[in-house]
Amino acid sequence: MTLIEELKWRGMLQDIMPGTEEQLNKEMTTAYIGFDPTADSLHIGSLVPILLLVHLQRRGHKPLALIGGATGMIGDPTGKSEERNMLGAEQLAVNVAGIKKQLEKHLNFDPALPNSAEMVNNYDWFKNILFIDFLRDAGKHITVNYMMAKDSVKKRIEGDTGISYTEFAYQLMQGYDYYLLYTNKHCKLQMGGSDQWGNITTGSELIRRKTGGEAFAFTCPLIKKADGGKFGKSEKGNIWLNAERTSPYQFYQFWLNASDEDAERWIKIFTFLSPDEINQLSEQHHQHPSARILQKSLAREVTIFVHGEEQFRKAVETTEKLFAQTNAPVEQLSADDLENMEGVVKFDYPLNKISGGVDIVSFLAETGSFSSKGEARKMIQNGGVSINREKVDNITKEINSTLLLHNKYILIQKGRKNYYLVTACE
RNA sequence: GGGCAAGUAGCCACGUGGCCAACGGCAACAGACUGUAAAUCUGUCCUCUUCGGAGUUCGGUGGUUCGAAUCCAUCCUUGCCCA
Repeated sequence: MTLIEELKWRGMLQDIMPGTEEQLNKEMTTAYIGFDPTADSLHIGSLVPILLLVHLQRRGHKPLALIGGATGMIGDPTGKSEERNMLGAEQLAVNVAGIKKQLEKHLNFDPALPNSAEMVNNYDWFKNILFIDFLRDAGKHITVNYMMAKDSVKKRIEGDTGISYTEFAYQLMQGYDYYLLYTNKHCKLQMGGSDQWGNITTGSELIRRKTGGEAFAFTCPLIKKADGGKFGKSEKGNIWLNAERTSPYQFYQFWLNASDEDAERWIKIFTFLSPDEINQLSEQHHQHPSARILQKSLAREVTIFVHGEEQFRKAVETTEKLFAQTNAPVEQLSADDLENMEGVVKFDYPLNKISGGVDIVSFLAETGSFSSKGEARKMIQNGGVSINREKVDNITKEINSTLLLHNKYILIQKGRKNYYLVTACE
């Protein structure tokens, strides 16, 4: 299977420029993807582009990660119905550093390799470029008509919010990136999400007009949930690759909770398992859907890829303790179990207040597991709160020392899947 | 610079003097059912609350009125047309 064939099988190929496959078969090709520094961490949406680069490097090509330090200051109009807020230079520097760190975990940057990965920041060249030079060097070669025909621009022009000149110019900047990488680094391929197709082709067009050379491109479909919802969100918001923002346990849980339909598609995209292995897993899954073999394999592979074996192991441990025997008496959990559960949100609470007895609503609000008494009350009335695995059905329930596990802990559940551990302290 | 429209909760969107914390939809959270799924049904969904209420909202500011998201003035933002 060639790289392109494999990507096609994995469902990672949306649009592809004619000749791309031939180029990849012909020689070691340098290829790039741009990353937007809108936050100091990448989230799982960016996992797909990272995986594309990893696939590429595994096949002996040279991956180039471009961080959009400059374009991030402008704002890509793609997919945005409104003008974006511009990021400050300081925030951008922080974000760029954070993203850099993450990419280094997944790509091999060892310069000894012929196809070592490289990272560039387009701020490095854009910061010095004169506006006049840019207009003469890039703007002259692309007509406004061409730029306006792009979907992302067309939508905004037809919509009722308009588009500023700044955002309109975005595609030209991205195109210019490609042109510079083409001439300076022999980069002949650009990849990205399918929403980037318009921006990418502008680059190829610019290269063709300026140099007569051929520069290729392909895109990957945007990941969606089968029910049409946004991919990469959970109760707690975005799923990030950074362990500080999303704990490995939560990360693992996200994948474990994938629907059957999603798991089947995602395991191809987000893991490096071979087609044979995946087909086999898929078959097993269909025989015993309740075993959730696909979800477990998916969660395992992705968690290891992002957080490593050790963190994966801990995530599974926690998961087993919390979910394996949901009906088991809570006393079965040892103090160690409770203490070491990775990813469960932990709070301290004064012991004397518990011994004195507190009403449940205040307790929930004061520990921080709920942001207000009203919210805690509503959730209890909805039947969504459990203490030590026992559903709270009485809003006036009192929390006192008889509830303490191992004389120290109280386990709060918000819904079924959100656990909080309260530790009584002096 | 002139003319005409529009700006409502995370998003979309009713409302056009009191019955408005504001119909409805989406998203989100929870419950039932399940497999820690999907689909379905139910509840919650501005903030706080002693669950009786209280407080802040409808681009900003001033005004009219007993009373304004709704009327007036002005400013800001956006779109369309003209110059």
